[in-house]
Amino acid sequence: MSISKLIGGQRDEVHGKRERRKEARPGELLDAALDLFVEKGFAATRAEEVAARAGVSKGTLFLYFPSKEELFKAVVRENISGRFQEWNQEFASFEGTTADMVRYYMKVWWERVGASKASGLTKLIISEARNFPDIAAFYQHEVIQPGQELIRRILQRGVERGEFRPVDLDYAVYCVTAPMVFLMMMKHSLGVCVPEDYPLDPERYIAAQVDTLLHGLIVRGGKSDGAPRK
Amino acid sequence: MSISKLIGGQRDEVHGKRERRKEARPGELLDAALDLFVEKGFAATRAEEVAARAGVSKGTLFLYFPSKEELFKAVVRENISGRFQEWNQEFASFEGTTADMVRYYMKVWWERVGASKASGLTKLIISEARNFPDIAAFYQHEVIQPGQELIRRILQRGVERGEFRPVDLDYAVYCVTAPMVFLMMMKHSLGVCVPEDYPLDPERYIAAQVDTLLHGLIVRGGKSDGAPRK
Amino acid sequence: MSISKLIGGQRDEVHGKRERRKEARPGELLDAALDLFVEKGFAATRAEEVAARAGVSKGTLFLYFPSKEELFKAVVRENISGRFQEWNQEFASFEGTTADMVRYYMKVWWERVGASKASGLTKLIISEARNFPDIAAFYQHEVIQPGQELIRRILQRGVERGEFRPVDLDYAVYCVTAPMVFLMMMKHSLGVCVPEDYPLDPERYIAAQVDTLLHGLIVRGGKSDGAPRK
Amino acid sequence: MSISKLIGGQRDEVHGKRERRKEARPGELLDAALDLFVEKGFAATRAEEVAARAGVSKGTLFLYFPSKEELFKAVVRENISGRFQEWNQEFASFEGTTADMVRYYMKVWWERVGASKASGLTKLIISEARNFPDIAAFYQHEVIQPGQELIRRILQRGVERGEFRPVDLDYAVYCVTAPMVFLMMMKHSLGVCVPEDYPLDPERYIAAQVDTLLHGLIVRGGKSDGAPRK
DNA sequence: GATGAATGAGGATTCATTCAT
DNA sequence: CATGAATGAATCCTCATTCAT
Repeated sequence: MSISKLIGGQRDEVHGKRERRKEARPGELLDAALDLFVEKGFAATRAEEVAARAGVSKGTLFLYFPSKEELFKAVVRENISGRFQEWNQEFASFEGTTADMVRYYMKVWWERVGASKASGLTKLIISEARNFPDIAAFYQHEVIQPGQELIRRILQRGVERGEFRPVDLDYAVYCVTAPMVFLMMMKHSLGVCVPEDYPLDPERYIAAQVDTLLHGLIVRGGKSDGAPRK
Repeated sequence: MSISKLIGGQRDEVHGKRERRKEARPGELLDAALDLFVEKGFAATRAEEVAARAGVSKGTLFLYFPSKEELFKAVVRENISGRFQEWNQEFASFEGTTADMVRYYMKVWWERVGASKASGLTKLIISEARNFPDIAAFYQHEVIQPGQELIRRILQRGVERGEFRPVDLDYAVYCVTAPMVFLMMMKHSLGVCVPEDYPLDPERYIAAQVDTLLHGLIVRGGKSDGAPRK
Repeated sequence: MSISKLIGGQRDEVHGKRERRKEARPGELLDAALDLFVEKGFAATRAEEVAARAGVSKGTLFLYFPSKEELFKAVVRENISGRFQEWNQEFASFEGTTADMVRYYMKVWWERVGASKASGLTKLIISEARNFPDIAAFYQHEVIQPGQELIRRILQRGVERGEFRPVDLDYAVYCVTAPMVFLMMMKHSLGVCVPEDYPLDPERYIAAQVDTLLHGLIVRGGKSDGAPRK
Repeated sequence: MSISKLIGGQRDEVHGKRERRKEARPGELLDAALDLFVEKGFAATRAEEVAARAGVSKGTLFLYFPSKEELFKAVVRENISGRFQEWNQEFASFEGTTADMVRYYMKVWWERVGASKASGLTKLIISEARNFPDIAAFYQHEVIQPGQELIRRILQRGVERGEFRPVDLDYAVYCVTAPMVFLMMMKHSLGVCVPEDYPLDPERYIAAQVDTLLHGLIVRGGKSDGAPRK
């Protein structure tokens, strides 16, 4: 007996192929739309193209989303990760040095967000912010601000524990976010167009950023276990 | 003497007012186009709107630019600064510490590029790169690569003179460019949409970035005059 | 005995509930379609809406009617009353004055046709005549002409019996039909949109029309029992 | 020198053919739209068809009217005649019998409204009232109510001067409007589809209606000059 | 039979581009 | 040269109709 049968359970007996497809449609369309919006922008993406990439006809798209604009909003809604709660909990129970914490979060962020399709969302929203101010504000509140707050708490922990120099916390936050945003933008923009001239290796990029960042933050002659490593 | 004469510069002595106006047309159109392309993207910007903002009729736009796409390309061409030659020369003759050099260039960059309309060009190209790969490649070669090379030489100078730690130069470059690009993107994107929630003060932002960067680069216990200041 | 049995009529003894429902479908669809066509016109009425109002799915509609156009034709066919034979018989055996006859027929017409849903059909056909010329011609032959002929015979009877003035019979007919058609149009058109400004009371309207009509037709100083009454 | 030059004045020297056409466009489009809306209804009329009938392309239509719906409203606005003021003035100064007045107004109405394209507007609005309730209400206020009031005043004059029987004035009004509306509906509906079976001659129709109406209204044995003539 | 998901032809509307004035 | 009226290809979206379940 196939694994899918075990996982799928009885549902197969009740719903036919069509119905199973129906449930999958919105997701397939949102995936296709995310790809294309990221690639070409909202205005330059044709509804029919989205449908085609999702393997359905033009009309089907409008069966699930009342307009192209609603599709766009749904793409954003669908892809904003609510991961912050989880990450905030990890933060509370983290026991190592704050430098390790920074390294850990950068790594995790890259694996879970930066390297995934989700990073395209940031590029999309930054590119289209002026055309969708409400979406931009929404994203700001739901994603960016929680993210910045988490980072701020991490840096504050470092400062309070004497691991990091006392810095202008409100702006030091950007020393973490700027590299991340830059990487996401490149990955979905120039990085695609001129890969040969711009051979940006994400892992090495992040390593370099974290290295400089931590060297810049850590108290000189401070606790040895917090020292930047190679 | 009229104000327009002062603004127009020396050309006035040779040509009459009407002719001057005529010659100014393409520039006014390019300005208007840059603004609108930055604001709404290429596809969402209407040709008529560009013409209207430049104070001419729709037809006139096509008198100077054969198509909207050519207008776009002209906007890019017009705005890529050839400042690198000048800056490269300054680099050769710079006599202070490399840290001062970094501070100096960041300041100059902000004043001449970041704070000016030119920063919109970067936002524009990053947003539209996938739709105009050749423009993206062009910009990469004409602007980004020269910029990165200049930064690379600066960092190399620091390392060679023993002021900076030996770092992965190819990627350390991004520790300078990422904050700059991030700032330009915010200035023209989220920063416009949610200014109250995102009160990013450029001067303070740059100060924080440079501070952390230099702390992260400078050799511990190195030459005292190169130490990061605040 | 259940209510549905009473409504359904005798057929129940033979067929089960489900089957009865099934046989009722076309009728429910035709009813819904008549309502909607009258309300919004043929083109502006969506097939799905008709199905929804009839309590079935879109697909079912096309199970019974091969196309929206055929549905339209069926609506007309279904609702043209074959009451003329009956009325013609009544005419032959009517014994009172012709004025009474006019009063009687107007009353009966209003009760059986004007006040019923059937009046919507006239509004519908007059509104859509140009888009469905064959339907219009069909209606003309099956409903209007028989109706006019009946009216003509009534008026002729009045003239022949010396009750009515000798009038241009071919056109006097319209003195009866025009008020009826007008009332039907108002009932389904402006009367619905501006009821407060257009408080047309059908009974009073008909009374006024018949009153003027008969005063206008009846021979002055004629048989007293034929005189218009209040 | 041509007459048109004398009439047109200097304008010809200033404006070219194109400009003159531009001024004519809206009118040409409204004419075409009225024809088609009357013929096929709002929903069934394609914007392109309207444009084609006006001799322009699809796009041009939208240069003058922002949407098909606005075109519809403009058609109504354009064609509601403000003739009532003029007619009301005539009413005040009319010196003959009220019967002559009825005859006169019916004649004038037919010549100026009924026989003209304007009659199509009534058919259009009655057909589309349910889809455009605000237009229907507008028409009711601007056209129908003023019309009814004028008619009411005429009938009242007849009653007050002892020419007409005392009748239910509010509803007697419909004895005048119903025949007019009926004629307009037929002219644009069944009358077009089945002309051979429905050879409605407007003049004769109106004559018959007026004849019966006046016979029905005029006081028996009243002033001889008010007696219905034929 | 009944359903409703899917289709795609058709129609409204936009806008880059042309060209007569 | 400058204009802006006109065009029609391109695109969004609707809805009658089909058909697998």
